[in-house]
Amino acid sequence: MLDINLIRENPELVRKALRDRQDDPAPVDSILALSEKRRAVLNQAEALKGQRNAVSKEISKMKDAAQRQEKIEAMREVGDQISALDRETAQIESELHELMSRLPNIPDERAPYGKDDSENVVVKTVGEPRAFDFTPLPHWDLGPALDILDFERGAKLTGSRFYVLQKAGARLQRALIAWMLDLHVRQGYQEEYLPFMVKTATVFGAGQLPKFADNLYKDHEEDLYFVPTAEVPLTGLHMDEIMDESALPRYYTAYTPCFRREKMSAGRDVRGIKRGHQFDKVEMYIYCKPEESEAMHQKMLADAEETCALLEIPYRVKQLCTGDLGFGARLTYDLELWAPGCNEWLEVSSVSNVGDFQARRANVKYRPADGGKVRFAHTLNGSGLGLPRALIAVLENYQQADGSVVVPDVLRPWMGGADVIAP
RNA sequence: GGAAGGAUGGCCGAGCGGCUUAAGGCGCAUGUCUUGAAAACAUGUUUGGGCAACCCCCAACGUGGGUUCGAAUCCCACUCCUUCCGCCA
Repeated sequence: MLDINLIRENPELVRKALRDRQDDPAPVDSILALSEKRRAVLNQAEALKGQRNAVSKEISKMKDAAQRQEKIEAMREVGDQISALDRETAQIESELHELMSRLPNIPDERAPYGKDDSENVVVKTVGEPRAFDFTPLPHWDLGPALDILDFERGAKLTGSRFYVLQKAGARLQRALIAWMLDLHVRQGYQEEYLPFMVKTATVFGAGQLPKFADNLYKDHEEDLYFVPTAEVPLTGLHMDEIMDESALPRYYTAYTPCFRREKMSAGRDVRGIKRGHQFDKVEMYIYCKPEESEAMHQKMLADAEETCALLEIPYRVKQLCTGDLGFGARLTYDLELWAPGCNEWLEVSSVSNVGDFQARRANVKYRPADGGKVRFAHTLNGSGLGLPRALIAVLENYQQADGSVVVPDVLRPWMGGADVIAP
């Protein structure tokens, strides 16, 4: 959510943000009009309420019954007017809120301008792709050959885009999750186990509602949403709270499955396990003061990079252009792991500075130690990392000519010491 | 799923139609006193909105409606919490 005062004071800044994101700037004008109307109606209502409060006080002190009755009649009239104005205000506010909740965040001035993901900027590339003396297989061949990945049974159980991991495949994913959580704890994050189903207000707070309802799974009977990312419950953790300044920054990490309908991505990435309706992810999340969020962003990026580096898989860092930036993000770095089998860079992490955008939605504030006015916190989120793709990268980079897969050093303690996955 | 009780400020807790934004206590902040601290005393201590304005005004006692000139207080619905029963990994 943007600050309505910012929109009123600098509407052109907001229009530009929308244009840079390849969105329509028109809602800004509707918002300005509604906001003016709201203030006009509110002023009328408040003047009448002030009058009513004063007269009610008089009535309570009046002795003369006739005079008293006269005032009561007059106030009955005023009361009706107030109700009408209150209804009008509520109507205007609900329209205003609807429009405001669909406005994306304003990109940081450092975010490069670009129309879509083709204009993202590669910031750096780390590590050399391994030289193979055989043709590396894509994971959708490698996995079934090792009998650790079963697409047919996934489809049988649920449908397309679902799969079953078996034996060392299932364990390798669990090893990655456990290793990454432990790594993030060492990096200073506090581990959380969170609900995988959340209520509407929680999803709204993180920014997925109302605009992205299409992409969410929902239990309509209970009015609960399945989390599309741990970012949602992690944002909700401090919803409607005012923290002491000394409590910031707060670092969280959590593993959750993620559920996404991916309606808009139907037809993309249909082979393999790159894009499914259910996937696992370990997430990092930080709440901090505005003035430290840039430093926190750099820390989180470094922490996500460390995850890639320790796996000893080539990766690159991209800065997202304005046209590809997520709804709530001001500035985002994507991390991509090289996958020699499917021959592409796989996005495994998105590290974003959200500014106060989610904090405004979820009402997360802090009280400055100097006794100043309460302020909205800043929030940052980043994957560390998305699971199916990290799994793909491990399998494809560590495969050998005989079809086996070497277990990366860092994961061996979680694989019962095994150094190789063989058929 | 059934039954009972409950939800008030950072915390505890009173209020049960107008004198209540809210008694009292705790905590916290500032001041007086003190060599310093403690104690004592004094003062202050919510959030959001309107406004040029921390002058003032409006709103908020779980949430949403209703009754009334006026609601923390009365009525209705809902949510959550606690306890007991049932079911269950």
